[in-house]
Amino acid sequence: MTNSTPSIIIADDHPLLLKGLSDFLLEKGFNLLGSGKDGREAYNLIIQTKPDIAILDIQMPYMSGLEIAQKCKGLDIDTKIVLITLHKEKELYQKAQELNIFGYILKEFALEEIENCIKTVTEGVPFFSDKIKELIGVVLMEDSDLNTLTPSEKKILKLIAQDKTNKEIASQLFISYRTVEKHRSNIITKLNIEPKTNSLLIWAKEHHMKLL
Amino acid sequence: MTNSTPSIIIADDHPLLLKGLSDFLLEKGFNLLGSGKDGREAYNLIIQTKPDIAILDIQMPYMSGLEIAQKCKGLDIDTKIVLITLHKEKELYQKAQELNIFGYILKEFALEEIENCIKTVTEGVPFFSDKIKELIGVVLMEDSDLNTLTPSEKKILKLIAQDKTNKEIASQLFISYRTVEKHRSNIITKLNIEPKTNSLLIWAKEHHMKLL
DNA sequence: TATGAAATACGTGGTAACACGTAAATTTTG
DNA sequence: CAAAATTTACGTGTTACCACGTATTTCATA
Repeated sequence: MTNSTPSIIIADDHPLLLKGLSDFLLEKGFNLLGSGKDGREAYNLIIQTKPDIAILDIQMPYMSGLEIAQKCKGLDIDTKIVLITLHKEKELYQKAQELNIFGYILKEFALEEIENCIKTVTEGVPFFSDKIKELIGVVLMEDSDLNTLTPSEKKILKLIAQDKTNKEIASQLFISYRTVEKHRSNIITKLNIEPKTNSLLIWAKEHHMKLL
Repeated sequence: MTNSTPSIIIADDHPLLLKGLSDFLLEKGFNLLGSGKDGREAYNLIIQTKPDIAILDIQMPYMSGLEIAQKCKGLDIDTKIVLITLHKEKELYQKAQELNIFGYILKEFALEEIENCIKTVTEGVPFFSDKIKELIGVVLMEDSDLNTLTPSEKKILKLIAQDKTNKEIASQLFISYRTVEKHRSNIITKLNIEPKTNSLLIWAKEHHMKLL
């Protein structure tokens, strides 16, 4: 790896944000090779320019930042991917590590952190926003809970989050509604959900993201 | 009102977005008087500089764009307020009009629309993003439903959205839980909610924004 | 193949939510 | 003040959710 200023591409589907990030990097003298407004553009840019670093929004049309990371993992591209997002999506932290993602920044803190991040990542050291790190403890706890669920239990949990009743779930999965109830009961036990009516529905809705 | 280029202040709590917007306006030759990173700064800027136009994010620390609009309405400031937001918050359209808000733009389309918006608003004509307009029909329908609710019913709906059970609501409001049940029943009837278990909880959670 | 995990299903009992009705007290409003 | 709207409250019954237990079948895998 060279010690000169790293080559960078960026992608974000919000024009204003893209402009802000682009201007900032140019002002700071980084070697910005290009920018894209969606996942496809970002992916093509990476393929064509093979940048040292790709700073990608997570939520973009056509392809998410995570999907791009996944595709790149298969190829022989050693572009380091940094995700940048508006949301503190705790559940993404784990996935990010699986996919060789080198950084994770919140848009709210981007200006202060982006330089540090680029420097750190250039040296091959992963950089994760402190605000994200704060959540890791929680994440591991919650995710370990989620991972104790069996496939069927997860399937049912998803359907619960989609406002299905036990009977609807039962007929949809061709099983007895009593079975569904048993699964519910088991899920509640495993997840240590507070003993209130509808608490499972509430939980499912609040953690809807994770179930996708 | 002068015909020269209008004076503008902007505020957004996302540094990148703020930078993008700021750079864009400067490049386009607008008279940018200042920018703020939260509601307080934005409000002070408006008081001090009395700009023609204030472009404000809706969600900001200390004070939201809407709250600023509300405060300004009382004062003798004829700054035209344009809201800019990430979310297609249908329910805000109505409030926006009550508060003399002159524009509403989605961040996704800001670059294309921001110039038109400023021009239009400068001429004293309100500007609303087309994407928002598409939603107006739906809004009016849904809001009319919401407005048939009595104050007590709304209060209870809020508490339902906060995961309270009937008994909890009852003890919190010092009324019988039967009364709460009656209110629930009436709410369901008024809102034409589908006859499913928990449908009211689901509705309350989905329309949580409107209830604030 | 044997063991265990997972999925399936039922019994029983309790609580919460909801429908639909009645009715009195209170507040708002013309 | 009188009429209308709102809030309060209860009766009765149905359905859904949840707890806790038992028990059989299926399936992966050690």
